Amino acid sequence: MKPKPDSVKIERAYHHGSLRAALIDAAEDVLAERGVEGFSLRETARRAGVSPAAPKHHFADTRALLTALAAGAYSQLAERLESAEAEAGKLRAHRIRAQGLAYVGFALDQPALFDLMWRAALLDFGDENLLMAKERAFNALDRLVRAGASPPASNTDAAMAPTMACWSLVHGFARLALDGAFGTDKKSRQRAVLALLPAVIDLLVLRGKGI
Amino acid sequence: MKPKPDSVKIERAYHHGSLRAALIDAAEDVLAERGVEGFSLRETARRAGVSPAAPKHHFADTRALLTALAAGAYSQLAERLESAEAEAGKLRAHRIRAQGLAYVGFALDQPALFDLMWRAALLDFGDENLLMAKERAFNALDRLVRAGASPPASNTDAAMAPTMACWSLVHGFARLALDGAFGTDKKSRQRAVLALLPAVIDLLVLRGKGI
DNA sequence: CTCGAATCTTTACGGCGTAAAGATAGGAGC
DNA sequence: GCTCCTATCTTTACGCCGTAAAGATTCGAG
Repeated sequence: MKPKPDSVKIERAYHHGSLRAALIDAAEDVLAERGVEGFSLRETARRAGVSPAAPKHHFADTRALLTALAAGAYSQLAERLESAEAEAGKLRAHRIRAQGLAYVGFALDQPALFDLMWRAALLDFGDENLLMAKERAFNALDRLVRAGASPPASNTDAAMAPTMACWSLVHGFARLALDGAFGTDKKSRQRAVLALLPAVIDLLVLRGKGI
Repeated sequence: MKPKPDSVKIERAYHHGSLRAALIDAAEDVLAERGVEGFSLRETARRAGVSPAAPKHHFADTRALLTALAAGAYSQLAERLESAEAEAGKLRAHRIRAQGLAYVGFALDQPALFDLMWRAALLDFGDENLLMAKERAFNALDRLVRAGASPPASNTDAAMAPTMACWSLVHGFARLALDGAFGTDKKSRQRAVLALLPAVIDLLVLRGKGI
């Protein structure tokens, strides 16, 4: 038997060894349990087994830590959108519907993380990682909706209307679901989403339907 | 000259006289200046010229005060939706568009208040005033979209799809605008909304358009 | 006019984020 | 192998926060 590689420290020397990663893990737990409103850096440090001031060396402040979480969340979302599109058929409408379901699915699976992603007051959107991850998610949607059309001059360009319509629809639906439009427990939310969301998306996507 | 009616106390006796109203006013100011994240009951009391514990007799806790603000906000929103519909023409599509513009207009005019309205973690949705005001706003929209159709069995009923689609679309658009999709300053937001929102709404509302 | 009840102040407690200063350990250079 | 610099972590402390508890003041019903 070879000795186990000691790169994985079992427990707590004075120097933690991989505190940065441990803080991110703990922060995700705290966030999931208590929501954005109840998040606390001290509690996160407590769970990582270190003092309240220890995070300072890895994250300048709470905002920096939350920004790292949000960047990861945008990456997860981007992956879900990309793979949902890939797994759908060739029809554009089907692909768009699949992405929409994936978007709302992510929101329901990770409600606190989804909340965080849009709390500009708590995040540092000057952070490159965050910006890149967010753009990747946005591009996944835009590429599909405006299929091959030349990139618009700005994000207020009228050519962006279809993308903004799709994004707004699924984003609004997700937010309303999370904010209690279908009740507060996870079960009834999911039931309502399954029952309504496909029809809602088709109202926008299928030509000639309209509301 | 008659003496001024002394129902309006000029300044501070030990008993404030109308602290409840003063607190609501001050709270609206604090909320508008600092946003939901930066709101503080102590600061609100300070501005009302009263000690940190004084609000206790009028609002059990911060949540109760914010709940009162949110109820007022939902009432304002309902009024805007109702009058926007009334001022629009007879065509259903025009009326729906007018309501959508009014919805997003309210969000941009009162960003902090609009934020608050959806922060279930900070509000008491057991409060009757809040529930009623919210329902009034929702009904304004639903009555218009499902024009005269019988009320659905539940809010997950498939018949609710058109209402949820309209609501989701404008709600999502408003949220994305407030959360930085078109920049962070008020001006560029409003420009983007004017340029995009009518087209976005028509994509859903006008038959045969689709995205 | 009196006295209970409503309103407001004072004081206090524990939690938060984080700044500043001290303790400890890892590792580069000799 | 030893020294010492530096990164990492702890301790302590400060000023916020919400709000509980107890005391002061005023109002108004009887």
